[in-house]
Amino acid sequence: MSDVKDALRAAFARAVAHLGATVDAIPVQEVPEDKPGDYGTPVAFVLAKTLKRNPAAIAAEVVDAFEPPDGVLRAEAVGPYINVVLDPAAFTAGVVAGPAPAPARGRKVVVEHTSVNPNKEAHVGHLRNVVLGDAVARILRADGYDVEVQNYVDDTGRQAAESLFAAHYFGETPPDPHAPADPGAPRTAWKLDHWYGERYVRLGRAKEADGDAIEAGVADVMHALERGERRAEIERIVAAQLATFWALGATYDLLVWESDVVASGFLSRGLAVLEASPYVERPDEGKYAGALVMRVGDFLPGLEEDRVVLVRSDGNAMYVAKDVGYQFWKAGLFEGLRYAPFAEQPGGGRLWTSHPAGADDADGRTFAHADAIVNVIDARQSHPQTLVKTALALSGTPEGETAARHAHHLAYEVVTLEGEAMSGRKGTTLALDDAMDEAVRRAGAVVAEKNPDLADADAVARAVGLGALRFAMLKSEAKRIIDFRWERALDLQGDTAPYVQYAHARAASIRRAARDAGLDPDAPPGADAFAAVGPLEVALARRVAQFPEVRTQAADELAPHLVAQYALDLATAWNGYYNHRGPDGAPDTAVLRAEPGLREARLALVGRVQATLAAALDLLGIEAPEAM
RNA sequence: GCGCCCGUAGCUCAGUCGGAUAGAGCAGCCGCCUCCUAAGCGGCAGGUCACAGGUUCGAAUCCUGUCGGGCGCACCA
Repeated sequence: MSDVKDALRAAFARAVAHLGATVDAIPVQEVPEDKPGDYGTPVAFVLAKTLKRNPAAIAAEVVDAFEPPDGVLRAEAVGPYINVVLDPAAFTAGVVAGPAPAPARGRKVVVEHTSVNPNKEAHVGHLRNVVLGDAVARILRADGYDVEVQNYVDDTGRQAAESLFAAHYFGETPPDPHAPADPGAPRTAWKLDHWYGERYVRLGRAKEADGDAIEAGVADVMHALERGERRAEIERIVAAQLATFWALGATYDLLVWESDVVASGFLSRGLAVLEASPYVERPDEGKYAGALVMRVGDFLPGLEEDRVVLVRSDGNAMYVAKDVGYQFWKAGLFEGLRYAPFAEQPGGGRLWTSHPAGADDADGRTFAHADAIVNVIDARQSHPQTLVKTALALSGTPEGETAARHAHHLAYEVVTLEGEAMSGRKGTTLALDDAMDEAVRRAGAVVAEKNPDLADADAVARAVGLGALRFAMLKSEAKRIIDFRWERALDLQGDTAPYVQYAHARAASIRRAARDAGLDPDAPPGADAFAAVGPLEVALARRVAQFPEVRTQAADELAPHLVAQYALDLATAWNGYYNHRGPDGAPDTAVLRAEPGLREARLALVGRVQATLAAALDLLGIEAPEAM
C-alpha cells in the first residue's frame, strides 16, 4: 500500500521503456487537490528533452503503454502530466491493512543529547535539546535503527565546581533529596538542581566583592572533582535534573561522565593518535609555546588563527581534546569504561552510568560501537564541533576518518525568552519545571471547561500541556530561532499538539461508540466491505499511507519537524473528512450510521487513522489520549 | 575582516532535493452543534517568495552578486 508509489515507479518505467527511452529515477508525486487523479508524474518533461518531442504527446503515449499495478485503475494524460486513478476499494483496503514493518537497518546510532551541566536546574533552552534529541532517537528507532541514547555529564567543569563551592561558601547544607517535598515551598528549597542553581547564581554576584577567595575555593573543588571525591553530590544533582526530563517523557541508556572518559585513558589515547598527525605539533616558542596545537587551516579556510589548542601549556586538556577521545570511544575504537546501574526510568528501561567502580559489562549489553553518531548540540557550538570532526579526520586512521564521516552535529538554534537572551549564569532563565507546571495548569483549566466529566482529567491535562510544550519545540526546523512566549508555547489550538490529540481522541470516541453499539472495531472488514468507499475515503487513506515515508525521511534528515507537520496534515485531513457534507448540506461521512459494509470499512479506516496519529505523536514523544 | 545560518501573508511557520493556480496557524470578518467530541469545520480577505542577474521547457527551490538580521571566530565550554 505505501508501496503504491514504488509500484507506480516501476509501472511508469515499463511504459517509458516501451517508448524506447529510459529515465534513471521517475518522480511520483501527489496530484494537487483539484486535478484529476491521485498520483502523477511529470516524467514526460524529462523525456521531451531526449526525445525532442512535445511532452503532452509523450504523456499520451506513456498512458497507452501503461499497465496499472494492483490498486490502480488507470492512467490518464493531463496535459504533459501523467496521472493515475487509484482503485478506491483496493487502495483503501490496503491502507487499512497497515504499513509494512520498518526494515531492520542493521546499523547502530548513538544519539547524544541533553548533556546539561550538572550544577543547576534545566531551563526552557535545554527543553529544546532534550525534546529534539529524544524525538530523533524515537524516529531512528522506529525506522529500524539500533539506537543508544547517551547523556554526557561534565562533572569536572567549572560550573559544577562553582555550584558545589557556593553551598560551602554560603555555609548552607543541601536538602535531603529523599525528604518529602513541601508542596507549598519553592523548588529552590527542596529540588537539588534548583537549590544549587540558586546558590550558583548568588555566587556569581558575590564574585564582585570577593573574587579572589572564591576563585581559590572553586579551584580546590575542581581538583577534588577531578579526583572523583565529590561525585556523589554531582550524582544527586544529575538525578534531580533527570526527574524533569523523565517527566517530559525522555529516557536514556547511558550517562557518560567526563571524569570517567579521562580516567579511562580516552583522552590520552586520543591525543596519542592525534600527536602522530603531521598537523599536530608542540611549538617551542611563540604564543603557543608548550601547548599541543593542531593546524586546521588547510581544512577550515579563513580562520584568523589556524592553530587550535588541544592541550594548554599548563598541561590541562581543552574540551575539544576530551571530546575527540569520547567520540573515538563512541565509534568503538577504545574500550575500558566501566558501567553501573544508575536508575530505573519511569518511561521504561534501566539507565546505566559510567562509573570507576563499575563492571566491564552491563548485563551483557554493549555500549558505543556506533555506526553513526548524532550529537544534539547548540548551533553556537558549531565551531568546536567542526574542530572535533576535523581532528577525527586528521587522525590519519581509517577509524577516525570513518567516525568523522558518520558523525552528525544536529545543530539547533537558541531559544530566547520573550525576545531576550537567557543566561543561566545570571539567572535570567525560565526553569523547565516551572514551564511544565504552567503548561499542565493551563491545559487542566481547559479540560475542566471543555469536558468537566472526563475521568482522567489530571492525566489528560499532563498529556495535553506537556504535549503542547514539546510540539512547540518540534514543529519547525532546528535551525529556526524559537522565541519562547507563554501564549504561543502553551497555545492549545491551531498548529499544536492538542489539535492532533483532539483528532486522535475523536477517532477513539467513534471506536468506543462502535463497541457500545455491539460492533468490534478491530475486526477486519469482509472482503467486499470496501466496495462502497469513494474519493473521500481515498483522500484520507492517501494521507495515512504517507506515514512510513515521512518517518524514513525524518530519520534520514534527522528532522522531527517533518513528523510534526505530517501529524498536523493527517489530523486536518481526518477533521475535514469527519465534518464533510454532501451537496445537499448533510453530513455524508458518518461511520456508525453508514450502511452495513461501508460502515465496517469506514470504521476500520478510522482505526487506522487513530493508530497513525498515535504513532506520529509517539515519534515526537507526545501522548495520545483516548478522550479529552 | 572571515565563516556558518536565516529572509515566503500583519505575526509565527510549512513548502514533497527543479514541476501543476505558493499553503497552514494566529490575528480580522462571515457562517456551521435536533448529526459518531465545536480543543473542530466551511468561507472571505491578506503574497513583486528580501533585491538584481544567471541556468532551465519550467525556479520560493540551483548558481553568482547585493542588502538586511542572527550566531561564531580564547591556552572557556
